[in-house]
Order: sequence, then C-alpha cells, then structure tokens
Amino acid sequence: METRELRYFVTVAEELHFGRAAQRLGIAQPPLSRAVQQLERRLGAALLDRTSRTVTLTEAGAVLLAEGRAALDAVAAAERRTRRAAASTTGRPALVLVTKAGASNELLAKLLAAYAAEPGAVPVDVILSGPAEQARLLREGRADVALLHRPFDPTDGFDTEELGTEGQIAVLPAGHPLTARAEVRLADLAALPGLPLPRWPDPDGGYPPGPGPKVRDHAQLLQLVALGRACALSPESCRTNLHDGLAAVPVTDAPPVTTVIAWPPHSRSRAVADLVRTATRL
Amino acid sequence: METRELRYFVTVAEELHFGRAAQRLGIAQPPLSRAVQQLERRLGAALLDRTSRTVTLTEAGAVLLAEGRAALDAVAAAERRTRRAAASTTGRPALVLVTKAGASNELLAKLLAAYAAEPGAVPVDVILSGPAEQARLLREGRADVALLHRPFDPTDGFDTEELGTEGQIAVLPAGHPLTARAEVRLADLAALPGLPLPRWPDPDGGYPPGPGPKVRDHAQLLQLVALGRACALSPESCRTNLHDGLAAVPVTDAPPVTTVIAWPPHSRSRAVADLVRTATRL
DNA sequence: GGCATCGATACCCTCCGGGTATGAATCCGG
DNA sequence: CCGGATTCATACCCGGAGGGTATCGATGCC
Repeated sequence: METRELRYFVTVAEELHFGRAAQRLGIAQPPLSRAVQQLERRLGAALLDRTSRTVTLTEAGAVLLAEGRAALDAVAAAERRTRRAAASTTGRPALVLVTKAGASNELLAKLLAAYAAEPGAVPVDVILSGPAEQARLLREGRADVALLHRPFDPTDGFDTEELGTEGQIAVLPAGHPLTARAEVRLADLAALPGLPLPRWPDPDGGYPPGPGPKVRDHAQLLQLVALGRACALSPESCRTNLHDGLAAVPVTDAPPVTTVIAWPPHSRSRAVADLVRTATRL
Repeated sequence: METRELRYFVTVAEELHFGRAAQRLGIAQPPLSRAVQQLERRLGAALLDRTSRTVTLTEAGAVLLAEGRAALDAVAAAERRTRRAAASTTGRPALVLVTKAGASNELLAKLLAAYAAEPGAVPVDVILSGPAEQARLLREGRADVALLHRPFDPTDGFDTEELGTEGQIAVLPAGHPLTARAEVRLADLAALPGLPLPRWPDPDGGYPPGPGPKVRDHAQLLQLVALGRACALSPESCRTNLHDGLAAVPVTDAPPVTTVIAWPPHSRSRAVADLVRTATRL
C-alpha cells in the first residue's frame, strides 16, 4: 500500500464526498475514484458504500481510516525527524519539548537547567501548546518530548516516565465566597452557579457539547476565571503563576495529577535519552 | 514520502549494499540507486555515505532507518487489520492473542474462559510465539493483543494494563544439587558450572554474543534444561508445566515479573476493549 | 598494474497516475 | 411525473515516473 493511496482514502473517508476530497487533494475526481477502487480491489475489501448520492464508511473502512491516519502520521514523523536530524548535523542540533502553557513551570525550569548542565547537552526549544495538540506534535515528529499530565492527557503509544504527582486546586475569581474556605470538594465546584468548568478541545479539534466556555490553553482559562466566567481545576503547581484577580483553594477529593515525560518509541536520539534520564533524577 | 521509497531505503540501509538490496527487492540496482538519490534530494539530506567500495549510514540515515521501519510497520498493520476487519464481517470475526509459549498458562486459561462468557464475545485465536516476535506481531497487525512480561519484554508504543506480579523460579535439571535448597539467589545461578543461562533472540532476530545455548521458545528452553545443558529463570507460574526431569527452586533476589496485557494504540475494536476489560477484572 | 567489485550514469520503454468528456443513478422542485 | 442538478463511475488520452540493459568510473586487492 502506497502512502498516496492511503492519503487519498483517508481524505475521502473524512469528507465522505469524492468531489470535495479531490479538491482538497488538488486532483480531479475521476482519478480519485479510480485510486480508491484500486485500493479496494487490492485489499479485497469494500471500504466505502457508495450510492450515486451518498458515501458511507464500511466496517473495514472505519478500521483503515483509524489505522491509516496513524500510519500516515508515522510516515510524516519519519520524514520530519530525518530532516531535523540532518539539519542538526549542519547547524546546531535542537531538541523540541512541548508542554501545556502554564503547567508544571517550576518542574520545567528545573529540568531545563539540570539538562543544560549535562555534558553533551543540546539547545532545547520549548513549545507551549494546548493540551490537545501535544500528542499530535509528538506523533508527527514536530516535537521530541512532551510533559503530559495523567490522567488527562492520553499517553497512547508513547514511552513515558513518571516525574511526580501533585494534588489539584480550584482556581476561582478573587473574592468568590468559596475562597474563604480552607478546602473544597468536587461537589462544591459542580454546584457553582454561573461558574462552569471550561471545555477543552478533542484530539480532532472539536469541542464536546455542554455548558462552559471553550478554551485552548491555560492563559485563556485563567483570564476567563478572572472575568468570573468559569472556574477551573488545576495542578497545585499552577499556584505560582496565579496573578491578580485569581484565588486558589485545594480540592480534597480531586484525582491526583501525575506529570510524565513522554517521547515516541523508536527514538534513537541520545539527546532525548539524556533529557529523560535527567528528568527522572530530579 | 512514498512507502516504496521508504522500503527501498530501509532495505539498502539494512544491507549497506545496493546490489544485494536490489536483489532482495526484486529490482535492478540502477533504479534503486536513483530512487535513494531522489529521496535524499527531496529530503535535502544525505542518508548514506557511499564510496565506490562501501556504504555507511549518516546520522540522518540512522534516524530514517529507525523511524522508517516503524512507519512501514504501521502501514503494514493498517493493511492487515483492514483485511481482517473485512474478513470478519463476512466470516466469523476472530481476535488474535499472542503470548509466549509456556508462560502464564493459568492466567491465559482464566482470561479466555472469562472473556468467552462475556456477551458479544468473539472467537479468540491464540498464537504462541517466542518472546522476540510478540512486539513485531502486534506492530504488524498480525495480532490484536499480547500478554507480555515486564521487565523482559519491551512495551514500547503499546497501551498496557497490569494483570499481576509474580516471583521467579530457577528451573534446573532434576537431581541437581541446588534443587535440595529451599531457595537460591541469582549469584548461585551465575556461578553454576556448565549450566549457563540461555540466550534469547534480539528483536531483529540475531543473538547476543556470549555462552549459553540459543533458544527461541520456552519448550526448547525446558528441553535444554532437562538435558542438563542450561538452567533457566522463569516466572513462578511456569511451575505448573514442568514435567519429568525438571525441578524448580524459588529465586529470592530475582526481579518480580509483571504480566501485562498489551494492545496497539488507535485500536477501535470493541472486541479488544472487551477482552482488556475482562482481563483487568480477573 | 591489471582485475574484480560496486555505485553512478545514459538511454530506452512501458505502464501508471492524472486530465477531460461523458454516462448512469438518484434526489428534488414544480 | 418529468426535467434538471448532483454525484460517482466509465472511457479515453497523454506525459512522466519507474524499471530494465549497457556501460562508465572509482576503488581496493592480488
């Protein structure tokens, strides 16, 4: 199976429309139809049920959509990492670390400092992303390591090492009645009128239904809290970057958050290995 | 990047010889040289250093070899799983579980029985493989789930759930002096004259250097022990399938073995999810 | 220094992937 | 119930990418 065929099929499966898919791919519709037919013949499996009006995925098609995306990601990652490896021999090599904006700042600072002191350390670029993008960045080879927070972030398919566990705090607008309490419970937060928990994007970029404002990163979130439009549940370490207008209260019954360092398997990079080793020694 | 190019490059990188690689690929040497050159141009990176006598990998080439293998595995897995999904709608669907021959037999039997009793259970094919092949079978889509034993088997890139932990026993020829002891230590085993620990194959099929006979599965291993040519370190649960000529002694300072159930990420199969859930409830 | 080995180059040819034009089926509005 | 719009499939053509053979150039070895 060639990646071109896979790309074609995945696009059609996403659009469920040959015309639009062809447009997205920058080719005409007939060759696209043919390519998908050919793929089906070679696989000996129907991937799409088509009438002249509608296209739907078969069981096998759904499998190939999920698996094919993963495979295309792997190919893209191979390409990107190779390019980076090549660039790193000519210029200065750089390691890309991705973490959620506003989370684990202290840990990150300590890690970067400790790693920089290692012999053979390499410049580290830090990307601050929203939580949904981290996995994608790692999978696509745009990043080498990530700091993730279990159980919130998916660690599917990565190698991980635990770095530490912490409790969670409720972040509230300063002056809110609950901020007078020494500690609160999850039920207290759920019952807050007018202060819903925000919604985070899915891995595919959409948002789950429900009340609560949509947020993409921690800064947005804190701003919304300060504005009195939401409340938030965050790891304790966020306390250090709460500014005016925000207050925090420990939540006793929230699940603890584990910070893990994650990297793609098959990574043969000494820099990644060094960074991970440094991290586990903190 | 097309999978054909990747396959070509990976083959050359493995052989470090264009002629042999071309032969393995079933094409002539000149098109292969061209294809690799073209890939290098497109990536803007030298992958191989070639003199007219020898070929060696560059830094970037080593990266692409590792990443490219993973990507090719992912593509192959997508293809195989799609074929299986298609076959499963026409015939009876089957789940393929792979485990090491001769390990965790009780656990496996309990798991299969419990799963079969679930509503919506599907026939399960069991593959007994040598340890080195399990990861490959999962990665290539030939199997859906595996029972692995940490810390011996790599769990890189899979999702896992722990099923249980057990100690290890030394398996010795019946009548060996040590079998009189109630327990032994690792150092006792290392010092045994004429009874080396066997060597297991690497993921790539080769064997590490050293003394000790080469083995591919547990049955071979036990036979060698019975013949007095080796001793072995095995999880306790193996005790149930020791036959005549073999004796077991607990090893007090051996690292405990954790049995985990592992499956590829992105698995959208209900059957896999059911089986895993059943397993964690045992 | 001649020879063998091995990758690169030159050149040719086939077939595959892409384009345009059009057909066939289905849905919809009148 | 009929014509037009929509959408996927088919028919046909063309250019170029990919594969083959012949050969060159470089390098190590006896």
